[in-house]
Amino acid sequence: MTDDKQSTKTRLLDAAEKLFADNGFDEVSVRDLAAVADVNVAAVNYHFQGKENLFHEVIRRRFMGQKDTTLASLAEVMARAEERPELAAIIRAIVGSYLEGALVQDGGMRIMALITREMHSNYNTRHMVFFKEMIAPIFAAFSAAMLAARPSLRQEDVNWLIASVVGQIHHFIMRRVKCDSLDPADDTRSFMILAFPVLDAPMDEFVSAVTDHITRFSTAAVDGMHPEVTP
Amino acid sequence: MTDDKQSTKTRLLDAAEKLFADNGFDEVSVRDLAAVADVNVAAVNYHFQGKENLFHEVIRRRFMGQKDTTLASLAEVMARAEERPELAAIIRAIVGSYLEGALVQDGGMRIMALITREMHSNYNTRHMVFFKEMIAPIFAAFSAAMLAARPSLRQEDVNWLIASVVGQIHHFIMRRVKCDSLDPADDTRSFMILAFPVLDAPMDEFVSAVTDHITRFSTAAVDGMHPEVTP
DNA sequence: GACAGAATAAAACACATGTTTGAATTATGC
DNA sequence: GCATAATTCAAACATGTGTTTTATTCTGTC
Repeated sequence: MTDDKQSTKTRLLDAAEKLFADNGFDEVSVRDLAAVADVNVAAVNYHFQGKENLFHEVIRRRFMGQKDTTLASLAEVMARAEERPELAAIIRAIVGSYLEGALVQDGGMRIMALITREMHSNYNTRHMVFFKEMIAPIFAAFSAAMLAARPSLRQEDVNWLIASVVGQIHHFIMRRVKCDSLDPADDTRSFMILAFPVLDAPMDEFVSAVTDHITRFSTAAVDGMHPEVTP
Repeated sequence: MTDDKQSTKTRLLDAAEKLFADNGFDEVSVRDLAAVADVNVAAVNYHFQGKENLFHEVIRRRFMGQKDTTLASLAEVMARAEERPELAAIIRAIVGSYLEGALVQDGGMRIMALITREMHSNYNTRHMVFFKEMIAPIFAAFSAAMLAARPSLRQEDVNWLIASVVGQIHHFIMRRVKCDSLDPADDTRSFMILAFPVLDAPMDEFVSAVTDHITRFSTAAVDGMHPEVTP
């Protein structure tokens, strides 16, 4: 099990990452994986112990680091705060670092979309690991941060607010990925871009535009729903 | 082709609706459908012309009506408006009538989630019909309504706002369906309900709570981002 | 009651799937 | 340089898929 670069194992992981992200778990066959990675079909079961395990490795490799950077980014905001952390900064930290997973490499956004889909799909509980290892910690940190920023909020309020923020993040990721996956000549794609030109912009522009919008939208919403009482 | 009640055809449609909604298109086999509907496997291809067509019929039967009620509900708000329609009423009409699709019958929410998933999944462009026949008209009406309510908004602003609203709707639907599909003893489910007790409430309570939250959240956001200039 | 056409049924078809096998090849340690 | 382990490979395996075929039963009409 020497982890040489470009070994069969890593080639398989790379191919799996791209294929799974583009097509989803069920839609990719072991033979597809083997063909793209240029390895034998048996390699999947030899190096990982089945297709499902390979999938989990793909996720672990890319997504767990993401969790850490998100938490770190949030922690930094909290540390820099004088008395009360700023609500907009908190939301921006969460949204931004989540979306920036899309920028780390080509296809990063597809990976984020893959996770989103797998979490949303209620077909199988088999990939539920993400939820516990990944979502729960971020949720807890996000929640604590918002309570610190707005002490008058009840926990229940915070949960509603977070849900609204997360829903927006997911939606914009899905839109982008869907748009990217369509043929440039497809008129559904044209329709989407006409309504949302930023879907066709370079990924970094998209990320910053979306981050900005969600932050401003959500901050305004919180301010409107729960006006801050200045002490 | 006599459309008797309880005919093979309708039994197949009913079984398909439930199975597809619970498990998704690819996860349901023709043999599953036949078994639940208590018909022969060949019936799927005899009455519909293949599994995919059956799926489309399921959607058409349930979702196209939904589109009409949503548009009607929005039209009513616009007609009742004195000078400018009220923003909150518009948002409530859209969100409410979309979510109320969950109440029309047992499993209605699952159908909504099914549509959401199929639209989100970029694996195949094969179910794209929904987008053109269903989403586009609602989007256009929603957009026009918001412009009427806030004439100072640019079309681009409206598109962003709508995306934020739709993202929230999808997210709450997904949460509820995911929660419902989990075993009552599952601790992920417990975790979700702890943070969001309404996920465990009766469906009508859930729908009204979510409708209320999204409406207030989004209205506050729009008001905060684009303060209305009183004439 | 006989007969066409629609509906159902059991079986088979053709193919794709994840996984396993067992031999051939390559790498490793001494 | 050789024995031993690790890896690769082609082939086969077992199973599940959507669909088609062919025969049989049901149904309505004259």
